[in-house]
Amino acid sequence: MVNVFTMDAQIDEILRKNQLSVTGSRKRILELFLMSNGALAHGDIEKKTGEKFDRVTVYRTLQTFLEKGIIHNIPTADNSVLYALCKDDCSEGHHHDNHVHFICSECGKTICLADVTVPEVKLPGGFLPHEYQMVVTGLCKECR
Amino acid sequence: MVNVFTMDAQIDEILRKNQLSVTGSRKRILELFLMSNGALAHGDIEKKTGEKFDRVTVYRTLQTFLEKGIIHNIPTADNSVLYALCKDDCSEGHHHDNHVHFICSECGKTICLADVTVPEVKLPGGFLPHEYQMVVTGLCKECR
DNA sequence: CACTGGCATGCAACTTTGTTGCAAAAAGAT
DNA sequence: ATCTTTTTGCAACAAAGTTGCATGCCAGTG
Repeated sequence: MVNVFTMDAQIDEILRKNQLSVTGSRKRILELFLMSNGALAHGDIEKKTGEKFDRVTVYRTLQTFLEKGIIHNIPTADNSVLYALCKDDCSEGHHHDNHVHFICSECGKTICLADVTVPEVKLPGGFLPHEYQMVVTGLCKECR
Repeated sequence: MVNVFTMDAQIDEILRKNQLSVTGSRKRILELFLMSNGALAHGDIEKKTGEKFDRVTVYRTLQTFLEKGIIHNIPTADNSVLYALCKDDCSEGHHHDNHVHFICSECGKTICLADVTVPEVKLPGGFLPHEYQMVVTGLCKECR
């Protein structure tokens, strides 16, 4: 499914397009997002890059990606910070990440339910909706 | 608007109904929620009770209220922790905070849309859902 | 109203999470 | 290859949240 060659090119392209120099940590973190194909908690990223990069670098890289609109953060009620890749057509500020995210409360993994689209609910008058986010917590296949 | 006598009685009733002993910190913190009639950050609570109660007590009290379903926490765009009173029908133990939250991307306010319930979506096989959260971002009445 | 068991609180120490300043290292341009 | 700018790692710090334990307060009983 994931082709290393194309992904590597893709990573370069994303960084260049956003006028960011192509560095090890940026490539690695971006790679994680592309591979996970979904939302990542900061903790996940730290764990998976833990030995290679400094904690601070991860913070700063994510911050940079946020500012450039490469990723966006997903608010959750339990206050865990989630980040997800923006789609290509997600130009600055305009994010369309309209599938449901599942967080396993056992193993902590976040899974993108790409097939489950977020239902659009009716809002009371006056509110102008821009983006719908839905996060489901529970047990995943492995942990149930 | 706020009647001290009825509020005091209300506070006692809420605590008793949830089998919690009526203590100073619990009364004070509950009072803050009733007065504010909205969401409070942990910081707000600490500031307003700061001299009277220990930091730890505030944490534990909020934790207790969460478990009992007296309050629920709500997601915010900047990932700060907000708490809000649950409606009366949010019964003990089996607490489902199943209304949609709206975050205004302009003013940053988080609003509980108490009338809008979170639709339960169908998940792929294997997932055992426990809680559904939905956050809508956009512009609120004042900012549109 | 005093007594008592159990729960809540305060304190201290600690962990975890996020931030800042600065020197060294790596990227990009020439 | 060399120079300039950006990025990284380190260290120190600040903020946020947790845990264990001794003391104090609450509710229930006689």
